[in-house]
Amino acid sequence: MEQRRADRIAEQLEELVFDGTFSDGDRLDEVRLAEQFGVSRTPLREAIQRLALSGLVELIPRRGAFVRQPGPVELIEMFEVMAELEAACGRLAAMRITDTALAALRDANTLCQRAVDDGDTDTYYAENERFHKIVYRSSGNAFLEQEATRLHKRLKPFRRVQLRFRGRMAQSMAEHETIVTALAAADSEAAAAALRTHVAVQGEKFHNLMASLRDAAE
Amino acid sequence: MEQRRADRIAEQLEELVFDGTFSDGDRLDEVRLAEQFGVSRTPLREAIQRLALSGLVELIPRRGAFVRQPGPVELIEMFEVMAELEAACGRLAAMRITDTALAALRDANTLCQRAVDDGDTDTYYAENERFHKIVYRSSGNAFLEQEATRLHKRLKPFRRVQLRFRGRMAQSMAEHETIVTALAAADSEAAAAALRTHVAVQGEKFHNLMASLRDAAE
DNA sequence: CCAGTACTTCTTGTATACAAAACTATTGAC
DNA sequence: GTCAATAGTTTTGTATACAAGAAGTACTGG
Repeated sequence: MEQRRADRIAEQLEELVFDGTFSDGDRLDEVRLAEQFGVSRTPLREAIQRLALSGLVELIPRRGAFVRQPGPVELIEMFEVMAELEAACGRLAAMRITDTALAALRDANTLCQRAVDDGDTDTYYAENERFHKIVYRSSGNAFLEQEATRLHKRLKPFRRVQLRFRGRMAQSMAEHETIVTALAAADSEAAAAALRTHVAVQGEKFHNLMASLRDAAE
Repeated sequence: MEQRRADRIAEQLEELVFDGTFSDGDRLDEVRLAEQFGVSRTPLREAIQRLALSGLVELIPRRGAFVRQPGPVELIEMFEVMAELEAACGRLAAMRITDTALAALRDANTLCQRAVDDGDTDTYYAENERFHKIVYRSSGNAFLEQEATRLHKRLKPFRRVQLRFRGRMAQSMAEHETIVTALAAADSEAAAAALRTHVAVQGEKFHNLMASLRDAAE
């Protein structure tokens, strides 16, 4: 029963941090949250510890747990690492990907294209996620897949914002094609480069991200 | 006082897992460890949770915490990710490394060379670690540095074994030179490739690792 | 003699109570 | 009037007590 409860609470707390109920710097009041969730402080503290380990909150001894949203610099750094992790997935996947996985990628891309045509951001977002998950899986390295998924999840709220900018979906879509082509050709270097470019926050994507951060702060 | 105690216990527990006091599959008995550390179960459970998050133990609900040493496959996978992370550090460091950091790398290499000449494994190990930490830092990406350091720490016990094989120190040393040369030339691709090769477990290194795992199992 | 079930015991998970530290507010002094 | 110090309150950290589930054992039936 323990893991279950602490896990559920951790998940819900995570959600509360992501959806903005708690802003950067807010203190997570143990007693308040405990009675809100209808549990005692013990499982709630365990949940908070988990959030701390995943970096969402900072634990200051004898002071409490404070929500710690990444600032611009940290965010850029995280996207840079995400780009390198995805590049690594691509490099390995180019050697190891199966025909069925390739077919699944092409399928996801078809649905992505349809979403672009319809201007359907939500569907695009979902299929895009599926696309990347398949790439992670196709690296043939379960540990890498796990690490990539972890960071992907962490960056979720910030990635979503990016898609709202004009023309981003179409560009992203074109990059997906390049990635699939490289993977199909078993070209490790090309696949790695394509994925790195696709994920990296550079040029106008950088300015878009900064702009969205500024908006979120208000 | 809390973080302090739980942190200390987590560290000591980690040590106990690393130095073989606990083997793969052993259950971490809360009450036994609690009285051994002279604390109650509460802080000890928090420490165990941390180990679980870092992957050293597996938490099975209502069953307890079990030491989870990586098997051969998982180990290979982790080294593969380490190689990619270090390659990423190299790629970025080639563009961002400072002259003082380059000098520090050369200094570490000098001490490494001396250790090779003396056949001093311990000193080599220490300087080798310093070398890699400088590379991480020189990536100019604090998040990447943190992630690389985390995995590096996790693989520590397995890396150490590797150095004991004949000729490994000399070969590793030569690779260090190649890395520094690439970084000094600001050649991102060369630096990435050199670091990837240096860390990757391939060829005879693979067989060495398998052999050492077999030894450890007995 | 073996297998299945019930019971006992041990262990985990959760709540609560207690201690220590930090923050706050109030009072007094300069 | 402002600053500082102290007392009180709030909150974290830890211990302990209690509840529930799992595992092992013993007993009974086939």
